[in-house]
Amino acid sequence: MTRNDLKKTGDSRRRILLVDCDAFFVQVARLEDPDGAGRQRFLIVGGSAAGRGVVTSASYAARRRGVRSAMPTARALRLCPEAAVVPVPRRAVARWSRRVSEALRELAPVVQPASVDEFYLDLTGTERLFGTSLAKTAEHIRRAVRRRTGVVVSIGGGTRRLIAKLATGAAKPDGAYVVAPGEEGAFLRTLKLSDIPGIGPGLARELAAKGLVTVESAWGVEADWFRRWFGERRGAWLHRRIRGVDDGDVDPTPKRESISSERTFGSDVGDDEELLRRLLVQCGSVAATLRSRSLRARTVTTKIRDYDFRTRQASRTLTEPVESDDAVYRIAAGLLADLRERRRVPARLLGVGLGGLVEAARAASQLALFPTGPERPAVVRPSSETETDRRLARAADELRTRFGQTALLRGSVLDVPASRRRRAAGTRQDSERGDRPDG
DNA sequence: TCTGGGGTCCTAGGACCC
DNA sequence: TCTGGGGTCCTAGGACCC
Repeated sequence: MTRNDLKKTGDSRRRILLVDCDAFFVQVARLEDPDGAGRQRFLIVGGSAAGRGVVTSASYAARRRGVRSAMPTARALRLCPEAAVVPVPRRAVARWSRRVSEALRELAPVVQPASVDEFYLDLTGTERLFGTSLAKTAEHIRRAVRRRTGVVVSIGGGTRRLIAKLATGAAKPDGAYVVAPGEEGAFLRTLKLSDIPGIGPGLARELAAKGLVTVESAWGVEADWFRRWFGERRGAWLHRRIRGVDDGDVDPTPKRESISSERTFGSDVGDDEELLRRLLVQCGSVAATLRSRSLRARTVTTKIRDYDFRTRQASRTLTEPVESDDAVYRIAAGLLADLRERRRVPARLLGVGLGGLVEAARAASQLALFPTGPERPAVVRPSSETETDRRLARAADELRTRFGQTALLRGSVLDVPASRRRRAAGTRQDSERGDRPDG
């Protein structure tokens, strides 16, 4: 039987581990600043936007005071006044995450990063290699990761990803827990329904309304009932989920589906030009990420959160994918104009997203099949991106890599001719050459 | 208490095509 | 000319996860 056959049948011989870094953002903050954050027992990571932040991660001591992630920092400080608050060390988190990932790749044949602090390992068929039980292997890997990187991880294990994931709950902190084949049911029945990933606050409330709070209480409910309550697909999914069944394989090369950037302002912004200035910066940022991964995007989304927390978004899909700051900004600005036209109130957040990602090389070869020549009408659509746009963007990337991020600051929106600004930048008509934000 | 930022996935309606 | 069904794509919104 091949590894693939085992995966398909959910065979009891499958050996899956989930490696989860304990309070990862707190660990990283401490590793990066041992004399500062490293000495704080009560440590909160988060609270980026002035006065509007939330907790991203809290030390275990702070958690014992009731501090939780996603909680407004102000409230967390009321619960735990002696806590130190440090900003989210994004770059360092990415760096330490890569270190853990690299260490794991030397320890296991198939590694899938599931988030910055979680990695699935498929050890199916490695019994002879490791010559021991999955629990012992997990403990071996835990120690090895700590020795090689200094990062403390917990590991859950089982015959499926979902079981391994749930087992990490029992493993934390700083431990390992493996659910033996055949023991899945007994293990699951010790849990609450809301412990199951995918059953969030909303679904948990719906289930509770039917008297279902624990896995035990839902265990005997037939699939038919779930389908009747929650619809064909969702009901069937829920029934499987409660039994710990997932259909996911450990995929070492998951495809990225989207790239986005969003910012909550220190205080609300009501001015259209100020919003455009901020949008320009964010477009530059997502487009640079896009190019650094050799991708192009077909769908651009602009997102706005109004002062009253109402969140709205608009998106547009192009026939040909784009990668330049200019193209992304032109489309995003047009979408922002649409959103602002519908409701012009102060905004607390602005975001840009890129979806429909395709490999740049593939997009280019597709394009080559339909060359823009005299045989093709020379219509420049608002969405279209020229080779010049792309060359300029890549040249700017090059300069930034060589001379630093601030080597090249974009011209501001104020360079845009006033006529164009009045049209709220980038609505569908104003795309003639020579009427560009810059060149 | 007053709500971050990076993502994934699902739904539902409408357009469009066969 | 009218009618129906299915598939796919696009868009907006929302739930959920870390």
